[in-house]
Amino acid sequence: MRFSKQRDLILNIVQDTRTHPTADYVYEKARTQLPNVSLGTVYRNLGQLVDNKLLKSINIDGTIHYDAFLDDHQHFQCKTCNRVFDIDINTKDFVSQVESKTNHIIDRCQIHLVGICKDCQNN
Amino acid sequence: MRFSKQRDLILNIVQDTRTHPTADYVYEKARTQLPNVSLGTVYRNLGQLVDNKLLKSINIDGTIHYDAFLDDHQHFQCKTCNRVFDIDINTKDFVSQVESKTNHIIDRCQIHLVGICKDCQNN
DNA sequence: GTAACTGCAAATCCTTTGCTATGGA
DNA sequence: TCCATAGCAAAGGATTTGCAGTTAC
Repeated sequence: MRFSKQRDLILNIVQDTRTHPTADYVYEKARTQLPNVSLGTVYRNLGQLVDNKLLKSINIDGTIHYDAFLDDHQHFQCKTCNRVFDIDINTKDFVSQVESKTNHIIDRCQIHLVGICKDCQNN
Repeated sequence: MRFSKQRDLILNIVQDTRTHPTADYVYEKARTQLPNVSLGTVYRNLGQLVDNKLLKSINIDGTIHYDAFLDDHQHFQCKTCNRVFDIDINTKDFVSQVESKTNHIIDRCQIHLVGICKDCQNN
């Protein structure tokens, strides 16, 4: 991967955004600093950054969101405020349980929890 | 919901297809029996059937798949043959563990496992 | 110099919607 | 009769792609 200021900016934006931004969000943010950047470039670079394991992508309601937090973790989405929270919970036991029960080899475990967040319960 | 032969056929197709069909798959299958059925009708009916809890929908790589197996269960996708297997595993303990750790209320838990299935390991 | 990258626009894929006509209760 | 539903076609949103020009190495 060759350096480009566009890719550098895009990576920084995702790293600075804790709310799991979409390509479109990144595009709007990038435009404030690099007005001529194109949406195609944003998509291409996000894809490359995922391929090179500098970012992760998650699918929320059919739209791809990006995440710079690379440690193994899961997501909780609040159906009231729509925010997506990181859930730091160990899935190893769960995964090995499924592996021995099914005889499939599992190398990725994505858990998507939906409910009402702590904050929204109080409002 | 009023009866229609289109909806009846669409529901039957999903119930008879264990491989988590997409709208397009259902459409092609439906056309063999009802050549004039339209893709819009298929989408509308699948949506209604989900709303009325006669079907479930799952998102796999950004595309919606339908599932007539309504009991609580999870999915395993083989990255070699791309088939999606049902995984019958209890998530209650896992969910309550997350609830007490985070104080969020969880009412849906979707787990998507990816790996190599039993069959593909032998080939 | 050259291959990777850009911006732009058009294309593509999946899904939804507006419309008028039809058909089930 | 009346309203849900159908078929058709056009619109929609998200993402990808083709191309000609530009830039990092």
